[in-house]
Amino acid sequence: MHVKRRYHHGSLKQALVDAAIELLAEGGPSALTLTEAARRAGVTPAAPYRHFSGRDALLAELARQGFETFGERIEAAWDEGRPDAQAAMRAMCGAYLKFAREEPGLYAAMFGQAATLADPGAGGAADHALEILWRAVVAWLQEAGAPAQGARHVAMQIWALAHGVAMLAISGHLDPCKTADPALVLEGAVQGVMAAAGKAKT
Amino acid sequence: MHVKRRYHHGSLKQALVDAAIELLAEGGPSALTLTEAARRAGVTPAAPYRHFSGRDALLAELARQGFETFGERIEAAWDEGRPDAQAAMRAMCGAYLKFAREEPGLYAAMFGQAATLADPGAGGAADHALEILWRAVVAWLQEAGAPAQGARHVAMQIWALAHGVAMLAISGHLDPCKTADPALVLEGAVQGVMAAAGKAKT
DNA sequence: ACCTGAACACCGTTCAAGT
DNA sequence: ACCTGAACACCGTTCAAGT
Repeated sequence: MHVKRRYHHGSLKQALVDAAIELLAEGGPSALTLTEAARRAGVTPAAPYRHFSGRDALLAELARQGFETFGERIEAAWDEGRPDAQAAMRAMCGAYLKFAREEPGLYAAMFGQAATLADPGAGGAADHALEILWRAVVAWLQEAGAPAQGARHVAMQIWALAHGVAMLAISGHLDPCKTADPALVLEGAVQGVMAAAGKAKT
Repeated sequence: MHVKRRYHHGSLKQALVDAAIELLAEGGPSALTLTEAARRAGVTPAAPYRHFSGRDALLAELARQGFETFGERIEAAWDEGRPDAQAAMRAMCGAYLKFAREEPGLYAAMFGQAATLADPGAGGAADHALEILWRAVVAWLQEAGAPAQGARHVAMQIWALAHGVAMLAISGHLDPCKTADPALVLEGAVQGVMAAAGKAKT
């Protein structure tokens, strides 16, 4: 099933990234080992250093690709709910939590410490995801007849809300409240924030 | 300056915890090493295993003590703002972000993966912190003349909000919006959520 | 240009042995 | 009961050497 092994792998860089995503999904951030990723790619532990300056660089590339697919999912959910801004926002929230739940390791890598700050590519991908959220907020506010001024601030609030719910759900802190479905917690709060934003400007 | 070294340290467990908190503050979660903590406590790398079953157990104890002081800070802020529920809530939010900003490593350990789920003590301390927040929400709703039903749900929303803002601030994702002061983002959103909660029940 | 082989420092963990 | 000493497996990283 495996392709003919040449001395030169040919696409080692992406093979390492794919293996790393697997490891992240299987055992969380601590399971992400450069050595194990190399082993799964069929090379020695020293080989990755031709493509990444170290473990942190692999993590940054992981975060970049994570933000990329994350942005695509969010954007797809937004398009799906249009032109009803409220329905689109609800779909986005659902897609957000779905991504975090299905890829907790990747999500943690994306937001883990300064991994994204170091890599400009990852930072750009993250900014792009935020842009999508920002446009959604603007559309909602316009639909509600409220001026879009301060929409970025509101977008930040909603992002923090989604991030907080996602992280608490991943770490299991949301479970004690058995009645607390993450999606409901998020949607309810988003409604509140948006209502307040609309009224404050009217 | 160091006490007379006996063969039996006497209070090694707490010494390890203190050293671990230092390491967390200095270099983040990845810098927390059982071996280095032992070194700072003046014992060999094997000594900690008489007090902790492993690195994860030390992390759980760290989370427990972190939640304990965290709960105290939150409660103190609440008492400070009383009897004005809104002012008390604002003080709590400020104390929340202050703790996360001053002890980012400890905060990360408290909410990192399943560290708290494993240890019942840490889970209890976390629940206690949530209780304080819950009582604050109830008081605010009562003051606003709204029934306190669903207050736990609202408390969860506010916790998620505070957690999200704190995490985004720590990881540097809040910086791109230069105008976004974490405290302002949090306060504004809390206002919105509380206003919506008050009106939904009236 | 890309990868192997061997090496070093370091960490988590175990266990027999010391006090 | 508590700690040391020695040991093992494992990982990150480097570098000279191979293709």
